[in-house]
Amino acid sequence: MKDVAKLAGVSLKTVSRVINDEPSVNKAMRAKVRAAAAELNYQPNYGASALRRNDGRSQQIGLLLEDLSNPFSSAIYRAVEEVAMTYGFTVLGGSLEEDPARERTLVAAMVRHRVDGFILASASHDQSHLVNEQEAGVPLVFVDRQPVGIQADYVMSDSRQGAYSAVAHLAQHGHTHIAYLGDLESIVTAQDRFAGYLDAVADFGLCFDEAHVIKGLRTTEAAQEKVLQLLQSKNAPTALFTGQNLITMGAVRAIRALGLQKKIAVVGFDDFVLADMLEPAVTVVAQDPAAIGVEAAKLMFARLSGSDAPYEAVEIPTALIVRGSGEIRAKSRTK
Amino acid sequence: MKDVAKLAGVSLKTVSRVINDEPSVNKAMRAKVRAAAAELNYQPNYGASALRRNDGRSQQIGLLLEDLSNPFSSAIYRAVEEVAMTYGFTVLGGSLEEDPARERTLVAAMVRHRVDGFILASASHDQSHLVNEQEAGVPLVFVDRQPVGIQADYVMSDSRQGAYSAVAHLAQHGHTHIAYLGDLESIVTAQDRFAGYLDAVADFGLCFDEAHVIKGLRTTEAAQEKVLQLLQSKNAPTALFTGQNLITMGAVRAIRALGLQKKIAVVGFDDFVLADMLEPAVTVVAQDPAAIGVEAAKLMFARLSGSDAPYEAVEIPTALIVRGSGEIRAKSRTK
DNA sequence: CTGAAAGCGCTTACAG
DNA sequence: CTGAAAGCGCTTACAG
Repeated sequence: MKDVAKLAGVSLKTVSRVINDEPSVNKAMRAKVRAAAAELNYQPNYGASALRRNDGRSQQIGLLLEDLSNPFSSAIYRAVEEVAMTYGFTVLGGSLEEDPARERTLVAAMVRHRVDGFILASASHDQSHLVNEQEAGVPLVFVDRQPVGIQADYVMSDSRQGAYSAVAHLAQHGHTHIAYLGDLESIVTAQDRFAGYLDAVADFGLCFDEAHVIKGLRTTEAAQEKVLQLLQSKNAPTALFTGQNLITMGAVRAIRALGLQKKIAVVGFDDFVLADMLEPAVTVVAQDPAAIGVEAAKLMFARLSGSDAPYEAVEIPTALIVRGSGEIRAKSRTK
Repeated sequence: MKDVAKLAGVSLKTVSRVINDEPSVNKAMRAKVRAAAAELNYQPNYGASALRRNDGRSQQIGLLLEDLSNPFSSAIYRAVEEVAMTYGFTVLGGSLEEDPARERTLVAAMVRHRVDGFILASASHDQSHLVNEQEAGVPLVFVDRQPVGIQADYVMSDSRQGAYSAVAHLAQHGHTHIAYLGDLESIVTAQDRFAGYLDAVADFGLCFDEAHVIKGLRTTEAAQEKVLQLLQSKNAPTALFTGQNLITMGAVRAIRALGLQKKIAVVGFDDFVLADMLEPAVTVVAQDPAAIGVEAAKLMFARLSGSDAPYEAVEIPTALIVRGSGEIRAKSRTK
């Protein structure tokens, strides 16, 4: 900036005014400064600017998701990125992997970078450690996770209702023994999906069997193994409700390995690529991760614009997509 | 920091020393400072620190990929993130979408944040606009794209060899009329894959037909439509080589729509989830995006540690994965 | 081993 | 409409 000022023959302050598009600058001067800046390939230093500015904005937001290589997370990332770009903000991304220690590390790193806000799918059981940031004026928007121990905006799918509709769909096709295969119990949405399962069990008078409830599944491989065991057990279920996309894929693999794809019904929570091309095609309760990302980003930028409206809880509806695997009727129980 | 100093009853400089783990600090003093920092929940401001430091490091790297919601890109992101974390760096991510204007915008934004280095799959035909950054000491590592108009480290799959092996595999199963379906010609790896296709055409004496060469495919939908037309045309090919994962999925959809899945052979470049669960399962030339990300990050941190070794060109080998769709033998040409 | 002064690149608050 | 001085939070370069 000093060099630009020297080249243009003006003061530092004038360069600053031109860079920040302040109106009160003579046209000729503005042109001179712009020319000098272009010639020197000058790019303002946001860090230095943020240091002195009253609002101290760094023009970055932190985005902490479960795992950026999972399509659900990356669709959210992409949506947030798009909105952020229209505001001239960049996105600092991180994968939490359901590890609270990792969350602390990443949050601390981003705080040191003075991000202007956090959008996060927290991996912690309790997010009260973020109260300090919030009180310091850094807005928090939770996605795919309800805040616990702290008040904040959040955006998520209606998990309980979605799970209910999945299990109801199976019940309507004659199934009474429907297994639940879900993620870690520590994840609030997993709890909600299980609650939806239980709602349907009660409403439709389904048989509840402890052995048909399997939780804590994190990977396709783990789900595959558990479903293999389950389907080979004595009182095997005739239908499965799977609580997220990796579990659904693992279940499909296990069913296929046993050659039961025409017998065991499956409805999965969360859609995935090529679900419609499998045989049978997989019936799912689809989420809309892009909508979750967009809504979260909108809330974030509203807060950054100074909104002090009451915290919002945005529920993004889910949609049952009928494709085949969920419409297999219950005949006789296997074995 | 001022508050920490006051609370601990020491000078600013001493707090700075403790925060930066400089050895020459009295143990008791260090403990006092740490206690004060913890009590005030102090987090150092990287921006301010970078401003004054000799090396001016911001502890951030910019990672610009094609599209973070594509599994190929997101696997690279994830790998880079892991390596960066071990160095205490955060990652500023962006999606370029093969749009050079968008690349300029994102690069400029990251330069304003003074990222310490760029890892990028450039969308520009020519990357000489990055020379300024490079000369200013910001290392550049290219992934999945060869640098043009600039010298730098780069890491990519061996596209030409991989494509060759895919087409050779089809030729060995009796095909002489093999179509090429590829991405934008402006992408260097797409050019390489087409070159590999031509190599195999020449080596195996295959029939080369302009009508069987389709370029510029960016989405599953576009590929699906073109393959539908191609397979219904008069001189339809008996086999397809598809240049990236979205194209392969589009081709599989088109073939399925026409009921030709037992007749038309397919080998795709780049693996994708569930490729093994389709019927027939899809034979692919798999890339290793995680390895690409790790190697790129290693090169980046070597440069950031001051390495001035000659620029490296790392080629990550591809692997042909035989699953079924590529082993369908040529019988008679369709129609 | 510890500290007081200066300065990184920028904006603020003020004067002209 | 333009500029000179001070200061954001930190580290440097030096003195003790």
